Amino acid sequence: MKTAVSKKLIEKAEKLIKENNLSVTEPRKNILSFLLKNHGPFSVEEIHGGLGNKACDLATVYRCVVQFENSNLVERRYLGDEILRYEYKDKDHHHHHIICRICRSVAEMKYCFISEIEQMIRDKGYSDITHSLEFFGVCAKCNAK
Amino acid sequence: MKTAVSKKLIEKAEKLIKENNLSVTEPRKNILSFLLKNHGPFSVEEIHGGLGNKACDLATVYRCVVQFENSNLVERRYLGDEILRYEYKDKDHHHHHIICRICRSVAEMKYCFISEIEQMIRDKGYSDITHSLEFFGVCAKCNAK
DNA sequence: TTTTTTTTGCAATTAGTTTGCAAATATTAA
DNA sequence: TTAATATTTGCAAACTAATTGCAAAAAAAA
Repeated sequence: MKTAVSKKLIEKAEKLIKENNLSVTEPRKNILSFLLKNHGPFSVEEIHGGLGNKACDLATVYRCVVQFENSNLVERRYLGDEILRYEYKDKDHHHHHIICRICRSVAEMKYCFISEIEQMIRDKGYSDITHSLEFFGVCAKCNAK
Repeated sequence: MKTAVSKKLIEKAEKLIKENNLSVTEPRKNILSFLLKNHGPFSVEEIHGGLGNKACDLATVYRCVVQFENSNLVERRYLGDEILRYEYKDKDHHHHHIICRICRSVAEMKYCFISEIEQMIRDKGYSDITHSLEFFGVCAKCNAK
């Protein structure tokens, strides 16, 4: 899960941070590089651990992921426990996850139609499949304001 | 959101509790009755508040919803914040929710195919629609054990 | 460079949830 | 029904993820 981050990735991270009008700081570069390198989704704790010797304060990680989320650089995921997780949001790679209820392993799931998907998941050896699907948007009332 | 619970509902709750081999206690009857009466999903805090003069300890509500979830009587929902919510799981009424990113109002959503759904949500006046879809299951490795 | 603005680290705080334990309640056996 | 056993509850304390205030450090603007 954890590997050294190449110069290229750090430059890409820097570019993305700049494009979103955030000031380019060491923690932000390191956190975003980590998320570019590793697929996730990761908890704040896991991101922090993954930074290794480049680790910043945990509070800084919390603040950064929120900023990245507001800038649409990362997505927040809810995987069925009370821990929020984050992953880099690649516009060309819309996908979901399959989470084991027992070992909590996370597998990637490329397709997006529910019944077909559940069959595919079944084919991968999962049983007792359920899903959670929620929509988010800005409601008419809030749009009117 | 909060209304008195009829005798009929309490009896239904009692029946469901018995069927799932849980002992029938006042808090369990009241909590399940509340969830039968009100659609939800509700946070533990909201359930507790909704019990009114029949309120039990908050810790008891936490314990009960977990037991109900294990018995498949209620479903846990993740609505984009860090608060877990629960609703009665009616087998004949599979549905999802539309949550406003701003006011956090929750509307019900009966259909279940993503692109069609997003159009319907748009028709209801929502904008900036996104969704979160996660699957849960028991993975092959865990099944083998 | 110097000034201004933003961000970081640290420590303390908050809020949701969980847990240990004695007392109360429900179930089972007699 | 009553007595014995098992389960659940309420309360308080503990835990954990996440947030916040503030002075020091770093980044951006002048």
